[in-house]
Amino acid sequence: MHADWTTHFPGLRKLEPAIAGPLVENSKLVKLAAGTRIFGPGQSPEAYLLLLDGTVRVQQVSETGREIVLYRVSAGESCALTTACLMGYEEYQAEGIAETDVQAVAIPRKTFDNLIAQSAEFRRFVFTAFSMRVTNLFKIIDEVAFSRVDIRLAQKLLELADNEDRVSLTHQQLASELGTAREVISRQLHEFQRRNWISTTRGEITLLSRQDLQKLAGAP
Amino acid sequence: MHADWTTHFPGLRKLEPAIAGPLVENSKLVKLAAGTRIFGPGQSPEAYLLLLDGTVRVQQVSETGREIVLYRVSAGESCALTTACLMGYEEYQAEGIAETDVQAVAIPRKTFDNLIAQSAEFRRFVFTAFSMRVTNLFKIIDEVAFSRVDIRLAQKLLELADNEDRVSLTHQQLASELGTAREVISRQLHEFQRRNWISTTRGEITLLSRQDLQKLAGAP
DNA sequence: CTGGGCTATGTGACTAGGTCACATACACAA
DNA sequence: TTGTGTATGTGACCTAGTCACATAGCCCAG
Repeated sequence: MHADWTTHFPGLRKLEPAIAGPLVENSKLVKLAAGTRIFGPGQSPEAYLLLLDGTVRVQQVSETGREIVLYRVSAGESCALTTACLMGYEEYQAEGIAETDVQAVAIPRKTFDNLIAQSAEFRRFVFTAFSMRVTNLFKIIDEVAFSRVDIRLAQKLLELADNEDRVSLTHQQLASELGTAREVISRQLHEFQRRNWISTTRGEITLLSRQDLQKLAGAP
Repeated sequence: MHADWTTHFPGLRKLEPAIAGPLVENSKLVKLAAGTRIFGPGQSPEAYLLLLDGTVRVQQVSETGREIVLYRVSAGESCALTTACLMGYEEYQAEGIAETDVQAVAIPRKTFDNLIAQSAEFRRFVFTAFSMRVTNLFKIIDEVAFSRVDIRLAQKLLELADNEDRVSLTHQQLASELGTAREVISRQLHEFQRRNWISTTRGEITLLSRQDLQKLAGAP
C-alpha cells in the first residue's frame, strides 16, 4: 500500500517515476477517526492531504451557531483550498471534519513545493482541484445570495438520496448543508410531504416523486 | 516601463534575474478601457493578469439580475482565482469588469506554468494571492448566509468612505456590493439617516457618525 | 416492559429581508 | 424651462430566520 498509493489518484498515475519515488518516501500515511476535526480557525492544516479513503466535510460555522457545508473531499481528491491557505499566510476560516474514518497521505509543505516545481503533471492535478473548488464556492455564493430555499432543498435532496431514494439526515443536518435554520427545513419538508413528493420518519426522508422535485429544482 | 514592471509587485522584486528576464519578454502589456468585461461565463480568461494600474471588479450576476461583488483586484495584485480556473478546466462562473482604465501584464499560460516550475518566489507570490482570495470568499459566504444587512451595510459604508467620509455610490450600487436589493438598502439608509448617522443626496452618502456605524458594524 | 431522558420534529408569533408596482424627485440637456 | 432618464421613496405582500416552547420517537436503565 505504502508503495503505490499514487495509483489511487487518476491525476497522479502519470507521475514521472523519478518524482513519485521521493514523494512516497517523504509523505506519510495518516488515519483519522470519524468526527476528528482536521483543521479549523486556530488550527492550521500542516500538510497537503490526499484522501485515500473516507470523506472530509469542510464547513463554516457562524457566530450564532448556524453552519453551512462548503464542500466535501472524497477519496481520490485533495484538500486543495486548504493547501492554498497553507502555502499562503492567511488564517483559514473554515473547518474540516472527518465524516467517516479517513485514510490520507500527508505531504509536507516542503515536499509539496518541490513537487509543484518538478512535475507538470502534479501542477495540473493541483490547479485542476483548485479550480473545481473555487467554481463550486462561486456557485454556493450564488445560491445562498439569490436562490430560494425550497429550490435549494429539492436540489439537495436529489443530490443526497441513495439509490433507494432515501436521505438519512435530520432536519438540522439538512439545514447545515444549506446554511439555513432547522425550522425552515422542517416547514419546507412538511410542504413537500403535503404534496406527496416525500415521506418522512425520524432521521430519514424518502423521495416519492423525483420527477416533481426535479421540476422544482430545475427551471422554475 | 516594459523592462522593469516586476518592481511594481512586492512579491516579485526578489525574482531571480534569470527568471525575470524571460518573464518580461514573454508577457505583454495590455490596456483596457473602464467598463470592459475582461472575463465572464462563456468568456474564459486567457492569461494570468497582473495589474499595474486601475482596479478590476469581480462579481457574480444572478438569473434575476441581482449582483454581488466578490472582490476587487487592485494595482500590484493578480487575478489569482481567475488563473486557477484558467489552469484547471472548469468554466468560470463570475465576471470581471474593469472599474477604471486598466494597465496590466498578461502572462500566457505556458509562461505562467514555467514560472511556477522555476521560481520558488513566484510560487509564493501566487499561492499567497490565492489564499487571500479564498479566505475572503469564505468571509463573504459567512456574511451573506449569516449576517444582518444593517451590519453589513454599516461595514461597507465605513470601508468605502473616502477621507472626507463620503461614499459616492447609488443605492443600487451598494445593493450590488452586498448582494441584496435596492429597496432594502434605501430603507436601511433611511433608518441610518433618521438616527443622524449619515446624510444622503442623490448618488452620495456622507457619514456623520463613524463611531455609531462602527458600533453597529462591530460587536452587536 | 416501562418510565426517564435525550434528541428530533412541530408550531405560533414575530422580525428581517426580498419582490412588485408604482409614485416622486432630481439632474442635466435640449 | 421643460422633458427625459435615472435615482429614490413607499405600501403591500411574500419568503426566510428567530424565539419560545410543545410533542413525539427512541433507547436504555431499572
